Amino acid sequence: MLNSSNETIKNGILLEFAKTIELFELSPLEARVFTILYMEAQPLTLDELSEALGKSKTSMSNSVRSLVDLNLVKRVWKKGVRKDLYQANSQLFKHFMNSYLKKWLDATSDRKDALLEIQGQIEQITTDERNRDLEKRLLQIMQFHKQLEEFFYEASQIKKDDYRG
Amino acid sequence: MLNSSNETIKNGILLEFAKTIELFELSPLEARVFTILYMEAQPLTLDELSEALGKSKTSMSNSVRSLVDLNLVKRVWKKGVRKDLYQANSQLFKHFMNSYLKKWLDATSDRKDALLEIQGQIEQITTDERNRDLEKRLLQIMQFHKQLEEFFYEASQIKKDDYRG
DNA sequence: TAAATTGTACAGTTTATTCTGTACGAATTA
DNA sequence: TAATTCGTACAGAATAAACTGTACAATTTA
Repeated sequence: MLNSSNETIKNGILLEFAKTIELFELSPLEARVFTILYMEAQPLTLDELSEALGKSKTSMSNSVRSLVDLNLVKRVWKKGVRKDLYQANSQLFKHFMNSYLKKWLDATSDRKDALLEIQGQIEQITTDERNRDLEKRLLQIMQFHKQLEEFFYEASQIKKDDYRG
Repeated sequence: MLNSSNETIKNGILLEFAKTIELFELSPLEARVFTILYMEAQPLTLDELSEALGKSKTSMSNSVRSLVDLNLVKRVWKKGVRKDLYQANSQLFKHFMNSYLKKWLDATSDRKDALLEIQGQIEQITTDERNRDLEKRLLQIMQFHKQLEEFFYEASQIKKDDYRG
């Protein structure tokens, strides 16, 4: 049974690979859409994705849009084809890591700003009314954020080495 | 207004810090429980947490258990106190990073094993029946997993440097 | 031993998320 | 211009997750 073996294997790969994709905080459906797009050599239309996954076209439209926003999938044109075609970006590690590290760096940066703002508020309280324990905790939390930011910055250096090598 | 300023500030810190904690794939409630435990100098009981967050004791029991499993919170004993007391681990960066990196390394390792298993199945198909494109894709996916594993392994080396320094 | 208190399992409810079908503006074709 | 066909906004249905109250085994107190 030539086809059935290959189909079973293909499904197995799809299943396992999608689990990894989900780790990047994609929904199960987004993960499956990406996986299908990656496994198929050809770019696919929304209708083909809908058919392949047995989900509505609306769902496909939403999932694909998310993936495009994350720069994991791109829209491609093919002359003579009216429908939009979508294709997975082929450099997996590069694109997933970019998306992942950006999310962390943005988030930690936002938090740091918010905490700095709060620190400013504390400084406007007269000295004798301040809660020293609270200030101490705040400093520790800010230190944590600094470590996080440094960590992900250094991690982004690793990433560059990895996919250039 | 001494207390109101300090309370406002405390709530602000709680709110912002909890957002960071959520990035480590903790639920909003787990994040708030951890944040409360970290901000309070004293270890707290389930009832005190329940009171502080306005949630049921069952919720607290579940959240705290998750946090203990992740090694982010520990149970402490205090003589004369019958109830269980919980305390946040104080080395934020160390414990969150350990927990987080372990999750990634475990997950990628599991996926790698599963893909190796599939690769074995492919090799049992007679040569002329094999789907070459599929095999190629599988190799690329396995390469991706290898890169992920290396990335998080190297990241765990960064982490050690960071919190030792 | 009896009474009280603790933490949690469980089932049911509430809340949030995911998903679908219809409808419609924009673009293409006839 | 009229008729199709495309992608998506929107509202409601289906599904999943979070949360609660009751009940109970285990432990402590009296």
